[in-house]
Amino acid sequence: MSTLPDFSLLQSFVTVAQELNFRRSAERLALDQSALSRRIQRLEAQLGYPLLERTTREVLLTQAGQNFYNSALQLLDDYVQSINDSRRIAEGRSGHVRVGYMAFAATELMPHAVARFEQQHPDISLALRYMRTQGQKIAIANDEIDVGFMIGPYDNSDCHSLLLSSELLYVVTPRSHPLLRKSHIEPEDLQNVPLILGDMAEWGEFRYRLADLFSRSGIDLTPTLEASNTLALIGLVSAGLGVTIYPESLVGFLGRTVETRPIIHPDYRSRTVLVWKRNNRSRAVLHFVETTKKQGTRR
Amino acid sequence: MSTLPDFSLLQSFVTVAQELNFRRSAERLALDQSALSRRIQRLEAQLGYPLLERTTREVLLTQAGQNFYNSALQLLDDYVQSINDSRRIAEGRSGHVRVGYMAFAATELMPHAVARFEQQHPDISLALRYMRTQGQKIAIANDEIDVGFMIGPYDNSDCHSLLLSSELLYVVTPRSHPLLRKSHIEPEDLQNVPLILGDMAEWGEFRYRLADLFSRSGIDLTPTLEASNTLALIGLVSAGLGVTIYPESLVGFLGRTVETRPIIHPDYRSRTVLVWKRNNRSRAVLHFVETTKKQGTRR
DNA sequence: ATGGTTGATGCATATCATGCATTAATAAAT
DNA sequence: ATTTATTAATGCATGATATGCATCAACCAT
Repeated sequence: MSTLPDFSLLQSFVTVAQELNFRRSAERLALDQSALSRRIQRLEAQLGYPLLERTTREVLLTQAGQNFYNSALQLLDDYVQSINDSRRIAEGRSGHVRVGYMAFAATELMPHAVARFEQQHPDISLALRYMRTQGQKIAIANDEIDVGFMIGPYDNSDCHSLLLSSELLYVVTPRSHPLLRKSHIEPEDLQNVPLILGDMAEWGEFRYRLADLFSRSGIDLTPTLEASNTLALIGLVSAGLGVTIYPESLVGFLGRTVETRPIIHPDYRSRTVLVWKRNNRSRAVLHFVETTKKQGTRR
Repeated sequence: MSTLPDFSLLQSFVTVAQELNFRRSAERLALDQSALSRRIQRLEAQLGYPLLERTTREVLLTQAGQNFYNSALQLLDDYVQSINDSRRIAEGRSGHVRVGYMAFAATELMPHAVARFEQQHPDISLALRYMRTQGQKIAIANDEIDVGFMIGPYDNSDCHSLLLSSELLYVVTPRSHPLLRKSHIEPEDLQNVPLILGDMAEWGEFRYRLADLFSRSGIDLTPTLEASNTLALIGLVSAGLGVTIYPESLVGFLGRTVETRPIIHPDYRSRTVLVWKRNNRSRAVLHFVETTKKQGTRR
C-alpha cells in the first residue's frame, strides 16, 4: 500500500459508521451522497478489505469496520490533540510551573522569586496557589504543584529542599505590656504569659514547630486563645488579651496597634524552604528553582 | 481549522524533519523539490504556526516542529497499526460472537441456536460461556459477551430482549410422595412441604423470581435444604428429603429416581430471553439474533 | 403492482497538486 | 571581493483527482 487513506476518508467513514445511512451522513459532511459513496469505496479500495456491508436499504459494519471505526476515532482525537499541543508551544507557552506558597513566604520570598522569574522567562507561565505547609507536602507528592514555599526543614528522600530563609521569631504585644521593658525576649520570659496563636487548621506546621522549640526549654506552649486569621489574631493582641509569636517576614506588615520584641535564642528561628520532587525533570521547573536560588538565602 | 492536514503532508514533514534538507527529502519522497516546498507551506498554513525555520541554506525545526514531529511519528505508526489490525480481522474469520448461556438454555435453546447458526454461517466463529443470569447482565454491559441466554424478562433500555421460551414449572418429587396423587399442582399445594432449591450463588435469579411468584400467592418460599449443583439437588430429592421446582426445559434430563408434576397457574412460568446491547452493530451478532429468532418462541 | 427511499454509476466540470523553468538567497571556493 | 554551486521559493501550464448532477437498480412499505 503506497499511500495512507486521507483524513477526509477517515472522517467520512466515522460519520457513516455512526449514522449507518449514506444520505444522512452526506448531509452531516456537507457533500453529495454520491461523493460520499465514492469516498467510502476509495477508502475500502485503498485498505484492501470491506468496512461496510450494504444494500440499498441497509448499512452494517463488518467486524473489521467496527475495529477500524474504534481506531479511527482514537486517531482523529490524538491528531487534534497533537496539533493543539504543538500550537501551545508555538504560541510561546513553552512551559508552566505550579507554585505553592504559605503565609510566611507570601510577603517577600515568593513575590520576589516570581517577579524575577517572569522577567527572565516571559515565555513560561506560572500558577500560584496559597496553601498551608502540610497541604503543599501532599500536593507535591500528588503532582498537583511543582514547587512549594513551606516551613522547613523538610526531610523527604523523594524531594529536593532549598533553604531560602532563616528568620528571627518576634513576640507581638499590646502597646502597653510588661515584656516591653526588655529589648529582647528569652524563651523563659514567656512562661505564664497569656498566648494567642493561630489555630491548628491554618497554622499547624508553625504551631507544631513552636511547641517543639518551647518544650525543649521546658515551657508548655498552650495558647489561651486561638484565631483563624491574622486580622483576628492581631485584633486580640491589640485588645490586651495576650501576646503572639510571629516570624520576621510578617513583622513588617503589622500595624501601629502592637509592639514587637525579637526572641533571642540560637534555635528560635523560622525557616522557609523551597521544595520540589527529585523526579520532576521539567526544564521550566528547574529554571524556576535556579532563579529562586540566585536570590540567595536570607538570614 | 476546517480540515486536518492530510497524511501525505505529515509524511512529507517527517521526512524533512529527519533530513533537514528539501532536496534530499524530495528525492526520498520521489517528487519535485518545489512540490515538497509547497506541501510544507500548505501544512504550516493549515496548522497556523511554523514547524521549520529555513533559509536557502539551512533548515531547522522550531520547538513546535520538534513536538509535532514526535507526535506525527506516533500517529503514523498508530495508523498503520490500526489498518493492519483491521485487515487481520477482515482476512480471518469474518466475525465472532461471544455467547453467554445459563442452565435452562443449556439443554435445547442454546444448542439448537448454535447448531443452526454454524450451519448457516460457517465463516463466523462462536465462543460459548456458561454464566448465570446476573453474570450475563454484567458481562453484556461490560462488552465481555455479545449475547446472552438468560432468565427473563429483562427490561434494560440499553438492551434488546427477545423472548425465546415461556415454560411451565414442574414440581420434582421422590418416587413416592403424597403430591403424586394429583395430576397437577397448584401453588397452595406446596404450603408446608419441605423444599430443596439450588443455592443463591448459582440460582439467584431463578430463586428471586420464584420467591416473587409464591409471595403473590401468600406462600413463604423458604427452602429447608440448598444444593450447589443439580446432581446434589436431585440426589436430595430422591432420598426423600423434600421436593424441588424445575423449569420444563430441564425436566427431560431427569433420571428415573424422581417423579414430576406440572404447576398449573397462569403466572407460574419460566421465561428465557436472548439479550444483546442496542448499540452492538456487529453484523455477526445481528445474524446470530436473526437465526435464533427464526427458531420461533417455544411455548 | 406501485411508490418512495437509498446506494451506486456515468459524465461533464471544477478543483487541486505537480513538474518544469526560473529566481533569489546564501555558503563555499577562488 | 568576486565567482560558483547549491538550495528553497515562485510563476505557469498541465495532469490528476474529486465533486455535483442526473439517472439507474434494488428493495421495502403500502
